[in-house]
Amino acid sequence: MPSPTEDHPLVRKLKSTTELAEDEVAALLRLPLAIVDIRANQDIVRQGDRPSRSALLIEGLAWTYSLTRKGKAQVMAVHVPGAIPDLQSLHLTVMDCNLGTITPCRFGFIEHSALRAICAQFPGVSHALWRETLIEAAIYRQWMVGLGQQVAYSRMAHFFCEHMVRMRAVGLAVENTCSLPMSQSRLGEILGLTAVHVNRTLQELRHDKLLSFEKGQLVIFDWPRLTKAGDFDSYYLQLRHTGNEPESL
Amino acid sequence: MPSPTEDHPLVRKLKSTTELAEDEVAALLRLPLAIVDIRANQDIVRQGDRPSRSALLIEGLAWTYSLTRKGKAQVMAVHVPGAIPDLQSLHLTVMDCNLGTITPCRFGFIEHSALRAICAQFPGVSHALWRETLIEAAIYRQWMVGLGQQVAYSRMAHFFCEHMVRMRAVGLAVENTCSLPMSQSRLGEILGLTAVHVNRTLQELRHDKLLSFEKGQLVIFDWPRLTKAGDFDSYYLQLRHTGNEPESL
DNA sequence: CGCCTATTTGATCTGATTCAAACAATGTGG
DNA sequence: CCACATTGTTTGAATCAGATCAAATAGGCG
Repeated sequence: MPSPTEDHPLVRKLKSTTELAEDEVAALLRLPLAIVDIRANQDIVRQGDRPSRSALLIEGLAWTYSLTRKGKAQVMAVHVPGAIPDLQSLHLTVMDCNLGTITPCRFGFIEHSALRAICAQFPGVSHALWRETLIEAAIYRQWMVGLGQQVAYSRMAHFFCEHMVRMRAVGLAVENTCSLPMSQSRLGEILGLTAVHVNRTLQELRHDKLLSFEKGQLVIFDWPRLTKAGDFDSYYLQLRHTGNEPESL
Repeated sequence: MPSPTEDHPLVRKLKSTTELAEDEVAALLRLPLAIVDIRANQDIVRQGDRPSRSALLIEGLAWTYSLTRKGKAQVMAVHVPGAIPDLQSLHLTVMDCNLGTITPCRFGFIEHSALRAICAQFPGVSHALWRETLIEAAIYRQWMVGLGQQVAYSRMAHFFCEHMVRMRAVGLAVENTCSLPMSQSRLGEILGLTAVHVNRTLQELRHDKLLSFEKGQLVIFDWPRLTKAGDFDSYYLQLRHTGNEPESL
């Protein structure tokens, strides 16, 4: 029986990493959201923009990416529901990267003024949001280890582990299955690999019976070996143990 | 004639990115610092630690790095004086990476309780510190572009550009010269390259007359071409224009 | 069916690593 | 002041992970 607050993606997300008092939850539930549905492959904010509101991802997958002068894209982060991918713009006026949708998404836009007000009134909310941005930085750090030190096989294994754990943290994974609706070439963009190499690496992972990834569904068969292959340990996600995670964390 | 506040590395650093009111500056100047000198190649905090204070880097160079299970190191950030490299620990209990010295360093340790107090009393300080952590994340993002998309030549060019601009922002660069006291192999650790490849790449940069890097001194000869080679644009550092930067930003 | 997109396979190329060794610079103790 | 160790720089050759180029195959779907 999910409590009413668990229907609110932001509250659920913040609660997965930070303890919140009741009045803080209540205030968060009162935050005015401008709900907008956006189709896949659209940019929400672009490098150089100066947004006056931040986007709460309610449904779908989004990503943060940057373009080099030669037009090559580097993906920095994949966002799952509950995230506020451009929360940074609350304190950094100019966007230094792009935020776009991967799948069709539902966003709830929150005015910066409303965020500032709630932060001023509830230090616990301010703390939780600051913490969110710090966790995102921790995910970046982990991602850098993959980019700099790991071969494709490990990097991909790590990504699948991270995605599963993050989806689970917001209640979007059942057992060792969750949705990951994208093509192999899209996955390649995320991992910084060519579609060709993604395909070959996926074949290896499949051959090693670690997981299956087809039709937008990710199923992990062998957590222990996959986490080992990806050098994955979820500590950096700073998740609280809320009692709804299965055997392995 | 430097104003007295400019002698305080933290104030100087924060002022380079964020406007501060007088009472905020005064409060920052009152922050109790436990000054400690630490020799080169020492860890300040390690992955798994739960620090109760953060380290203000007063003098020297430090870095944040992480180790893979196989013992390979990935450097995430190089810190210049004025930075609080482990400010994250104010809100994330457990360190997910290591902080160590590159050169001999002087640190001023600040109790988290003191930081929390000043943040509670001065929202502007809280804003400035949050902003610092967000700028660090922006630097991460930029670094990821280099790791994922750029060849060694560009990546190195970018690093030199960034280091010069950041040193300049805290008053530690004269013209196009600043100190960068490290060996080529150390530079390789930072860039995620082998010492051999660093050497060959440096030869190229030298041959192209873009810069010189010897005896711990970095001299940039050709800003326009170096920034182009490194796909460098300082916007992501969110620097305010304080009027003490030379022709090119 | 034909069209379009996604997956798969093969061959070749390349930036960077690895291994190995020479060489230069600096410092240390006899 | 020289012998020697130590550390940093430079050069060469072999190897490798992944990119690139090209094309075949497999699905969905109007």
